Amino acid sequence: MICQKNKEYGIDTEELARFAKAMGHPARIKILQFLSSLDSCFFGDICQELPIAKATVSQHLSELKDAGLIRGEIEPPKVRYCIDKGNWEKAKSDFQDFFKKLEPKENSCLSKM
Amino acid sequence: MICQKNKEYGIDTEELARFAKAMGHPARIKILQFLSSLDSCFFGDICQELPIAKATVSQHLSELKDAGLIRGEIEPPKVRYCIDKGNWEKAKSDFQDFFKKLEPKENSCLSKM
DNA sequence: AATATTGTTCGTAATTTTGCAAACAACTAA
DNA sequence: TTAGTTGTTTGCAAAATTACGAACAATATT
Repeated sequence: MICQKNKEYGIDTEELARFAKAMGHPARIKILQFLSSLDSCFFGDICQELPIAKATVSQHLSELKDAGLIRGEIEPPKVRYCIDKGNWEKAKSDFQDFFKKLEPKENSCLSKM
Repeated sequence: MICQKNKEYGIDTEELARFAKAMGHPARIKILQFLSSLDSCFFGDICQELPIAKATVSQHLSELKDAGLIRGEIEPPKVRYCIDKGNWEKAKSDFQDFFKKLEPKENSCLSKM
């Protein structure tokens, strides 16, 4: 059996994977749920919602920022965070398109092996 | 500043994170896209679509199976894979609910820091 | 100036992820 | 029986992830 090695994944596939990866941890889901239920809030408010140390929360926020899903703004001595609505809409439609494709019918494989 | 440590994330949050994590790699997105465009196919067909070794493809398929998104069935000497439609629908509605919450309006944070 | 608050960064450790080649198992064909 | 096909598993290495406490920077307060 031969696997081709000269193919890339494509920009859309990579973008969706990037969003999904950013969402791939319960703390980050919780952060996004919390932020999307508010207009914005401070780091301390987010930290209180999570069962992990502030250093770790800060790391998760950085990952969400790197993925483009949130923004942060310094308001001394605090830091305000909010959803990045442009990219949020992009992620939303990426996931919608991804799931739109399949019509629900019977599974072709019966067992789960 | 104090972070509470006695909180769990909740079953729904963990489930969404689990689906997202499974989708958090371009190879796995590609596999899911490929499988959702077909009724089912064999391991070799999937492998041809990806720029990585068959051992690695097999690993990614295992992760998708563990997350519940796909199924596999032995049809000697091949293995047939397909989307697990029940869990696919569950994932679909989990993501829909997740993104439904936010109304697109202006960002409360202007800069990205 | 000294102290308190807020949040990030650093240093470190444990675990997980990603990837491949080689070995392997299971079945088919010659 | 021997050889070929198909896909998984194993063993290994490199890199990324997750987590924490301590140190730090920046601002505000006393």
